[in-house]
Amino acid sequence: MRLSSLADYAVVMMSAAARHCGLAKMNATTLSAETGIPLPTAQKLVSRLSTAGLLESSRGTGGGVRLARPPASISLADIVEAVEGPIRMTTCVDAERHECALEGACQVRPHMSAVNGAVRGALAAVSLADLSRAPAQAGAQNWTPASAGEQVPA
Amino acid sequence: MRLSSLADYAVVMMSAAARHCGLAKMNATTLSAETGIPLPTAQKLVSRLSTAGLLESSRGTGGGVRLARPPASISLADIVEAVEGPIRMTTCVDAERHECALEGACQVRPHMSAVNGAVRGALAAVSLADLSRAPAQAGAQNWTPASAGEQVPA
DNA sequence: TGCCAATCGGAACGAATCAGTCCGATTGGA
DNA sequence: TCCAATCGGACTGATTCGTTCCGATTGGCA
Repeated sequence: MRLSSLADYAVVMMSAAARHCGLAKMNATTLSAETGIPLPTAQKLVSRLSTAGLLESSRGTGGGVRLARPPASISLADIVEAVEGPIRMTTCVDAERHECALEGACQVRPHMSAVNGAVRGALAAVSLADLSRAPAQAGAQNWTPASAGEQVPA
Repeated sequence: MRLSSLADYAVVMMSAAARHCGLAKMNATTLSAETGIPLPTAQKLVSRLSTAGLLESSRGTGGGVRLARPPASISLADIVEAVEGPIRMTTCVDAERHECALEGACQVRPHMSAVNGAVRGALAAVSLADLSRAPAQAGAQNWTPASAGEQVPA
């Protein structure tokens, strides 16, 4: 029940990119230098985030990357899914794979998609713009789940 | 961003135990037979859940386990934390460990505890009693994050 | 128009964690 | 006092993750 290091790095890197949005075109090297993430790892992340459509990359001399969308419309869920793949707490969430021995008889399975949605919603409620705000924001440290839920967009 | 298999199994097993709460004293063998979880794994889970205080175990002949608390007061978060340890999305959530190279300069870190609380709240909002209800509960498949947030207890 | 430099994209290696299995220690009843 | 059944912890194998490296592609410049 934790974020992978790559996803963690991706959030930090996207946050850094958001602060330079529109001003300067970043590349994997500058992002690595600014965030402290090892260069090869930063390159890998840029690749994945570009494939997912969160970053726009231009190749060649003087190329680089920039946010494909405004920071407010990029959520933590987007970043996590871009790096780790779809958010699914259990394998029985998607109807395609049938690996669980219980399957139809399982009493828990019908509730899992709801739990999955709730967790994903918690991540979708936080945008890059939120992460770029002042760290000393009052109440941020004691953010309650209820208030987080209220911030879920439509 | 997924539950470990052990945590997944633990939820299924606790749900099975909840259905027999008060009626019959379960043990690792019967729980294994009922859920389809391999016996050694079920034993391991019983051990961890007992240590965490979610199950009460009695040893010796005719011994077994039973829920330590009513199903309504045992949440998914309790079970997950009993098996996987504390829920923390990133290592920088707890103030004790300082492994991140950014630390104080990190713009993202102050928000992470809030995100962590939101995700944990989503899991804390679901109790064992909820999982034992009828699977065909209306709307369960389309539970929205917003409605999940509203169900978060104080 | 050809060359060069800088970048992204994918593939391979090593390490760490996790899932699963087994055996010993403890306890209650006969 | 002995026996049987159970929980508790330690070990091994496999999978996944994180990191690193190299090749393919592209745009600028002479």
